[in-house]
Amino acid sequence: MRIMKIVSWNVNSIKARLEHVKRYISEQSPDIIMIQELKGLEFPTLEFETLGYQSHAVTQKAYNGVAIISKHPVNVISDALNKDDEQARYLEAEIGGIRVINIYLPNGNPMGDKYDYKLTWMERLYTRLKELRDNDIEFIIGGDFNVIPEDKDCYNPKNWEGDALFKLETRKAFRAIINIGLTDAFRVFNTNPNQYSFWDYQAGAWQKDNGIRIDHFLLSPVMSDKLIDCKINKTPRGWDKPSDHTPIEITVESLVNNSD
DNA sequence: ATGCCTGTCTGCGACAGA
Repeated sequence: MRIMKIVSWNVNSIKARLEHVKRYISEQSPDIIMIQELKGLEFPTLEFETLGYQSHAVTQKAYNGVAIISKHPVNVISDALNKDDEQARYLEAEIGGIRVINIYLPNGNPMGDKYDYKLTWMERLYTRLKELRDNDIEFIIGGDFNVIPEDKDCYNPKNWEGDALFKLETRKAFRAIINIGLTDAFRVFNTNPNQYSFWDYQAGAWQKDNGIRIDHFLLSPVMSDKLIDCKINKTPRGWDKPSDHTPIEITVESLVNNSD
């Protein structure tokens, strides 16, 4: 049975973090990396081709952007939740018989138009994932969800009251998605509080371990049966000039047994 | 109470991030 290592990482600019991603690939050799916040129109496809990876990117100028970098052939299914969506935040593909979805869910701060956009985006995501479930399409969705699911996923819940990442309405929308039958892969293996994937650049948040868990992998039922491990890899957050996020990694058995 | 830090843009500070 073939084992796949799949990673999600918000790199906060692929231009600024290219060497970090290349170092991560050479050290970890994952099958698939889903990255978020590319922050530019250009994507360095050739840099990853040299390392034996093909990549598919959805980009826009200065903001957002998601990409899938893969050792295995990628069949792109969709590059947006809505075909008229101007923000580059969604990429759905099929790789080795698995539907793989990479998202950069809107931050939603401050309250107002930005938060309304976040909630609408979450409703659209719910609709899409429900559609996949109704059609028995097994999938793995990973990315920067910009959602702190529970109190134990942040350093001090009081500090996050009223924030778009933690508001009750946000968490309810996240639970509605989970409740179509998905598994939060990280929590299968680690139920401890204070396990984070993001630490702010400011006020020594990393040094104080003042973080939040907002990068997630959610798995459909059959894929959760195939789940072998899920870890947050804190090492890249400690590198020089790091992203403020660190990679979350899952290991799954593939649905198909082939040599791709 | 506020800013703290980092990145992009055609900039010479604003905006976004979370």
